[in-house]
Amino acid sequence: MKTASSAEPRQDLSAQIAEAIRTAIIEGRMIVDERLPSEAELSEQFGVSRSTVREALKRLAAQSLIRTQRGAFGGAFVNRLSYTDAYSQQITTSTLLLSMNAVSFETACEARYTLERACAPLAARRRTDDSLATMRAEIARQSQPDLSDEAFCASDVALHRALVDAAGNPVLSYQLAGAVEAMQPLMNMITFTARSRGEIVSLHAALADALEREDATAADTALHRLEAYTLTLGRDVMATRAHKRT
Amino acid sequence: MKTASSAEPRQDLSAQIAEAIRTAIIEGRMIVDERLPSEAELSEQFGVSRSTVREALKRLAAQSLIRTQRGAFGGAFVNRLSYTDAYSQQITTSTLLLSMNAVSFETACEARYTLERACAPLAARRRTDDSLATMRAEIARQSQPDLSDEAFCASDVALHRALVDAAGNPVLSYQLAGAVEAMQPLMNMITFTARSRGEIVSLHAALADALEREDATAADTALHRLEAYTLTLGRDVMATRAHKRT
DNA sequence: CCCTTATGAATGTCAGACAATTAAAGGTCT
DNA sequence: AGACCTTTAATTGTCTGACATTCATAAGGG
Repeated sequence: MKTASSAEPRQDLSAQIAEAIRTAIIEGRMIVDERLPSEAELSEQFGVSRSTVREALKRLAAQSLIRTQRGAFGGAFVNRLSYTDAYSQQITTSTLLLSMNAVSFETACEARYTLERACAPLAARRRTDDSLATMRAEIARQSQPDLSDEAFCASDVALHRALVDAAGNPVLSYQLAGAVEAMQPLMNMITFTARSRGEIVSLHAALADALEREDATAADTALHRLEAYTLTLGRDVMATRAHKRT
Repeated sequence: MKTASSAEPRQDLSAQIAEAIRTAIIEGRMIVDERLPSEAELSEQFGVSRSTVREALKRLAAQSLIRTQRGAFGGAFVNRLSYTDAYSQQITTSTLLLSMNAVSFETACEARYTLERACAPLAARRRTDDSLATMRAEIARQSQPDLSDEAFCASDVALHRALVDAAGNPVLSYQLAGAVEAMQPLMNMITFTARSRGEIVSLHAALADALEREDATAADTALHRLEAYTLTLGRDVMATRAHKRT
């Protein structure tokens, strides 16, 4: 048992203090917008120097748990974690996880499309004209032949996010933001030929059509096809690389 | 010139420096296990004091982007973001997001079960004896009448994580960790009667049976029923509360 | 050859100072 | 009285210098 109270002198003081405050926030002992004691007070309470307290506060700020304000009646306040903050953290973490752990293209692809297919039934039921318009606009952009590969991928990500958002569940959108966005660096490795772009765009169109008809089954099928096609494109790239390297 | 862009002097120096290093890591200009310059060198490079550099490094450490090591030939190293680290960050963020943004029980529940149903087909295909055994063990635990509500919920979470892990896709497991775990505080608000426990356990058993038979459709059905039942339980609690308050 | 000890480089912590910022209190003019 | 300016005090942001602690390697001794 490594319950905290006994002894773990392995961590830095600043990490311990950050942990203590973090726990207080998570357990609800400090509520949103509540002001923390000033750095001077905290340093007295914890019996450490102000620099150590400051390092602890920076750790919390990096996780968007607190925000600080200078000046009189300023200080550190418990931050309401917004969807926006959560999104960007989620995306950063997912991107790094994929790039640092040699996750295969197959695994990432499977995870992404599995999650997207989960959204499809909800999206088919709830899609608004607005979300459909977003998807159509991205499809139109993808049809422009002079689009760079990077821009094509970015548009692809935007379309898939529109699909996810069409499900009308913010928690779902947040959870999937990482899965969708983190794929972009992997997709960017692919050089899209005119032919493969055409194929993808037509599948995208099929997906949008399905949502417009509120046809969940057709949307599911389109996503399955898209996954299969993406997978072959990715495998081609990997094969070409492996060939070149040997 | 120190980060000469005239645009944003709004951020703290330590935040700017953290951002610069973070970008270098994300863009791959620094690779895993590479050693950063020492704090003294960094303070010279960026033209700031050592304390400011330290605060920047603590921010990065809070995101598990770097780790530090004391002693000779120690320093800060680019950290390989492990699944474990990513899990815990994901869970912390999701939990806070739910507790701070008045997400309705319905929304959270829908997101959770939608994602879990996405795993069901994969889990049915790939479930191992090991993952089945884990699920059975949790079901057995949940059948003990003297189990506290908290322990029952914890076991519930464990079972659902086993389902997710059974899909055999680590990226999927990571993405869903937040969705599943973040529900626990919400579930803990529910007081389970003997009758509702029995109902849940039998649905869990149906789910495990379906996976054992590799029957994706049956697993999907069991999850649908579980969602519906969880929803009614949650609504009862909310209704009782609303009634008491007025 | 193994064990012990020194060394130096690095992070961790502390103390004190000053700059910058900001809300609120107080004062002045109309 | 009300609008505008000034002062003030509290608080974070930054810098400097010092010392403590840790730890791989090198040096030395048996």
